[in-house]
Order: sequence, then C-alpha cells, then structure tokens
Amino acid sequence: MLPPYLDNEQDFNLIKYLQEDGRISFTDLAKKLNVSISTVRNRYNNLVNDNVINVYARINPDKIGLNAYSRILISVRPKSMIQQVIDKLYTFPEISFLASVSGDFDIEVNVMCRDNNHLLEVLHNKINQIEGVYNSKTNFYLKVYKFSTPNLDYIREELLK
Amino acid sequence: MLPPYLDNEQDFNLIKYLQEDGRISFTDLAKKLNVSISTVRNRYNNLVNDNVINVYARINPDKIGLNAYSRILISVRPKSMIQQVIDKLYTFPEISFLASVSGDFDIEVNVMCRDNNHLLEVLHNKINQIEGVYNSKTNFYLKVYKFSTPNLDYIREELLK
DNA sequence: AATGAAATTTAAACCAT
DNA sequence: ATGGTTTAAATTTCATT
Repeated sequence: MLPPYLDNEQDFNLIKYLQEDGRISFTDLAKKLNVSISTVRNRYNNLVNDNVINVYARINPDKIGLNAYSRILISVRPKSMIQQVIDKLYTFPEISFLASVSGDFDIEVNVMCRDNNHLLEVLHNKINQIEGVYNSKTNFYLKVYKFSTPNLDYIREELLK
Repeated sequence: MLPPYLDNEQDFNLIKYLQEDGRISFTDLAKKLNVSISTVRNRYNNLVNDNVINVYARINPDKIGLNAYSRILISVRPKSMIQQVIDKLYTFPEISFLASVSGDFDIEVNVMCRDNNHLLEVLHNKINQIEGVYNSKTNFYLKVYKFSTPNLDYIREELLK
C-alpha cells in the first residue's frame, strides 16, 4: 500500500515537478496536471503545511568558499547524555546535517567549513568541548557527485510491490 | 577574503531569503533588497546558471513511506575502479547522496528505502553486485534532527576572519 | 476538496543608461 | 550590471458546487 500523498496522483506529480524546479508556477503545474490553479494551490499548501515537502534554495558549498565538507561521527558517554549533546549540536551553524545513527557511534553530523583550520576549530573548540562527547571521528567528503531527493517514479513503483 | 557571490551584498541576501522560502517572488525580493526587479532576476539567473544555488522541493522521507534511511560506506578494489563504481552508483534512484570520502572506505552513499527488506535488496542485489565493490558497511539514520543548508550570516562572518 | 471569475500583483521582454 | 516601461501572465481572494 502506498502511504498518504503518494497514493494521490495529483500530489505525486506535484511533488515530482517541484523537485525538478521549485519555482515552477502554479499555472504551469495546473496545465501539466490538468486541474485548476486553485486545486494546485490547495494541494501545495497542504503538502507544505504537513511538512511533506519544503521548497528552498540549496547552496553548493564549494561555490561559496566552504571547501572543507566533512562527516563527523560522535560517541557519547554516558549514553544518557545523547539527547543533551544533540540539542547542543543543533545550535551550531556549521552543521548542515544532524542525526542519530546506529553502529559504533551515536551521532553523525555533516559540517561545512571554510578550510581545515576552520574545521579543526569547530571540532576541537566546539564539538569536542561538549559535555558528554567521549570520542569523535572525522572523514572528508572529497567530492560530492550527487545530492538530491529520491526519484519519485521509482519509489512509487517500489512501494507498490 | 570572501569568495565570489558572498562578497556581493545582493547575492548574499538573495541566497539567504531563498533558503528560507524558495518561492518568494522576485518582487518581494526586490523590495527587501531595495533594488529593481530586473536586478533581482539577473542575479538570480546567474546564481542558478553558475550552479551556486538550486531551488527545489525536498521530500521528508518518512512522510512518503521511506522508513529505512541509511548510510552505506563502500570500499573498492582495485582502487583503479573507483570512478567506474561511482558512475554506476550514480544511476541508482534509491541513492540521494553520493560522494568520495577519505578514510577506510572510498565512497559514501545515502540510501532511502521503504523498509529493511528493500534496503537489503538494494545492498545485496545492486550495490554489492557492482564490479569492483570489495566491501561495504551500512549504518541506519535512526532519526534526522537537522537537514538544512548552512547559516549564511555565520558563514560570512567566518569567511571574513 | 475542487473550481471559476474578478481584481490585484507579478513576471517577461525590451530598451535605455 | 542596473533600472524603467509595457504587455502578458500569474496570483489572490472570494464565491460556488
């Protein structure tokens, strides 16, 4: 069974077109979907309000001088402090991604920094100073080949199996 | 020194507003920046054409039934085959992120799957079957707390140091 | 929830500086 | 690279089914 939103042909296609071009006009969407503009607007607003999608500008980090893009894995001890550490990490502007993760470490963050010095500063003076951070491990993204949202046509097919 | 784009007050603010709302009208942007609409449009087009930003709809994976979101690290042998493996991985619709990475593994991908069975299928039947994939290691994102673009005000400050 | 119509706002194309 | 003008297009609001 398809989850809500993807089971609706209109929502599904709406999302698909907005993935390709976040600024496509409602009028164009209405033409593509063969429904009225008002319908497109209603559905779009629902999708955004329900936090299914959000339309925003993604920055290409190296194009704006952020040349040290890395993944930092963090282990917390005692484990009871994990949420506290997450809350603190959440406030760091360098961090573009923050998640709980399974495996040898508890938390994964992605950090976009100016250069290695900047990364070192963030790591030593900020992340490693958080109470509860017991260990951390850093790896660099040497080159990013793909950064996208998943292919909806494929997903629909997959979910219908 | 600031890199191109961020050294320009207009581009900088343009990006900042578009990060918050990818569908903000050029007219509103022009009012906020106190410049003409034409200027906003020209600068926006340049930013997009130069691949500094792109505006698109990001999907919240669990809202559309993708409940197994994971990171897979891949090591390639012989190392001469890395690019070939990357090219193959690039074509997989499940993969939302693909990068070369430093450390014990060569490649990192993020995969959005329906459930564990789906992930297993992708891993065993697709990724691990690629010629040159020698080893792989999977970890789950148990919960994503932050998924954003970096805070521009902070970055500017940092880059000016 | 989906539509239609009118008034308002916005975008696009063009030209000028 | 920026701004102004005009025409076409899109959006918003409100009413209707």
